[in-house]
Amino acid sequence: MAKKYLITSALPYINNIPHLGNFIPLLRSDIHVRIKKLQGKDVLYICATDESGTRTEIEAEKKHMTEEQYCKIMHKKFKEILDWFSIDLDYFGRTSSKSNHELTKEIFMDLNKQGYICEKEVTLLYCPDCKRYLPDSYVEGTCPHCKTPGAKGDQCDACSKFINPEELIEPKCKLCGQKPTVKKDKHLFLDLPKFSNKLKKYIEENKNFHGIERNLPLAWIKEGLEPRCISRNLKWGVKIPIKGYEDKVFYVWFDAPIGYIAATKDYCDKNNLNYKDYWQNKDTQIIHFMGKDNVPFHTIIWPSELMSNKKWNLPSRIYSNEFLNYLSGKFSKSNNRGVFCDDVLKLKYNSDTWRFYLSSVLPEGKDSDFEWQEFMDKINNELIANYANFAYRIISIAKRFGEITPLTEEKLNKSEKDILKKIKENIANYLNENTRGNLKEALRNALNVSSLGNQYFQENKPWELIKDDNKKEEANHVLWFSFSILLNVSLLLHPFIPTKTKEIINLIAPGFSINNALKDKKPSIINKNITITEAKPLFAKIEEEEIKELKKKF
RNA sequence: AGCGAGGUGGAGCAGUUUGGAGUGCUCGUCGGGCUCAUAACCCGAAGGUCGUAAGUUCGAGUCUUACCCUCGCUACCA
Repeated sequence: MAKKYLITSALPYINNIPHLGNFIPLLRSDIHVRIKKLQGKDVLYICATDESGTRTEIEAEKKHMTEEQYCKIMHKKFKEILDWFSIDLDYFGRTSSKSNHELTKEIFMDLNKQGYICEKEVTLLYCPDCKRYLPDSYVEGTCPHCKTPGAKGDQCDACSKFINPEELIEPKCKLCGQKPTVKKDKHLFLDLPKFSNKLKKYIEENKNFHGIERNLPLAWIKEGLEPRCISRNLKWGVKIPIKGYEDKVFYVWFDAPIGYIAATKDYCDKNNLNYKDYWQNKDTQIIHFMGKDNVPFHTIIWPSELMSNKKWNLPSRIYSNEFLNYLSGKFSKSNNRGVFCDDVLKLKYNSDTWRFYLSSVLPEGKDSDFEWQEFMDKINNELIANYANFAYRIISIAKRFGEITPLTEEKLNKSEKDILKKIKENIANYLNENTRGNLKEALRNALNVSSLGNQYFQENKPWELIKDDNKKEEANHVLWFSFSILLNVSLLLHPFIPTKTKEIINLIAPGFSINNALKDKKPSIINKNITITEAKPLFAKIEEEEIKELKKKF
């Protein structure tokens, strides 16, 4: 059976409209999937909204809705955003789905049967007024160390010391301001120490785990894992299917990654496929994209859950990204700081523009910053000047020239053969960088090809050739080869800016199949007549004035 | 505080796995060319004691140690 790939992007939390930083794993995974499709690989691309948790109950209550109603509305908003950005998911599921509830219970029961679940008594804060158990971050009070008021239940912002919420002076419920009481309750724990050896072996033996994805879990294991609490005193979520836990649900992070399997199952059920071909067939590779904050969950807790039963495939590769910050600080909805995905939909720039800019500043090796000036520079000086201008100058001349007839590879002269050779090298590097998770470099390789195109165009001066009736044939040759270069750049850029490149490919090579185009890792040449009747710029340049406005607005 | 990641011309990044002359890329700057194209394109040049200090080595951006700075995690935010 041919190798399959199941690719996921970290499940966005239903309560937070993603900002551009949260959007990075979605963009990277989408590009990665599209590049794999160019290679003709069998890929399934899955994501879902993560809908459990205390915040969902609180947000729904604030809006006077049931959790179900609230999540449905929010899920639709997320879907609109993903569609707008051309995030080409095969399926966008929900962790509140029936399939996720069933699979979560199934995996839990397997873990429990094998003795991987233990029970412990824990001390919790309870707000009698809200009738709700309070997570640490929902409790506020005076820091016992530095006496600063307004310290949260987990850490004091002023002295940055950790706080045991019971030690807070004058603790208050963040929701109603009343004083919470201390309660003891029994909870379930995933007995992580029992997985230490298996996890260590799994990570050490998997050569695809690099950097943080390897060192962080190995460091945690070396220090000694602790059991992780997986139950919560909430109503909304996956019910715990054992006696004595009827009033509790699973911790979001227990059922969230199972959402990857559930979404796969929902997709497969609708398309006459079997989800086990993805999750239990050893020929399938599971690949997860996420932000760096998510790495402990995906390298320790999630594989442990899957080790409940030998049948599940473990993640074979993890691509984590650093953070994209806003003007050297954090994005923050509550402080109204930064650009959020729903803002982007209201601005005048199309999704390709945003995708290109974000692709060119992907935080792959270290944190990077969103900067408006840089947004303008990258779009004007790289996307437009390099690629869009190349396309526009050929199209403009071709329109004046008339019908272009294709030639065959034997007609190529030495410099043209050299260009094809260089394109081939760029394709090889592009694919290699994609596999290594360096999409910013892959983009660079794509743009190298349009630089080759601009050079070729400059040297061969088709604008002179078309004026000379004796040089019609030569003009045809140069234009045809220029278009062939343009086809190759457009293919390589397609995963990054899918909309505009598709238009160009349809214009210059109608019927050309984008999927599989790089299967042989070879450049493509155009083999049909090309007639251009209209020429217009691909993107509008961004003006200084616009940037000034945006800087004021955000 | 502990653990993890990062610090490389004016800006942004590769390069560190396996040590071999500061090597490379994009943007910006400066000089020249071109006039098909959205002041776009092409050619050339300048610009760096690789966070700091010490060490190993014939040789360190790369290995070791200490320190400084940025970010993440530290187990009930998700």
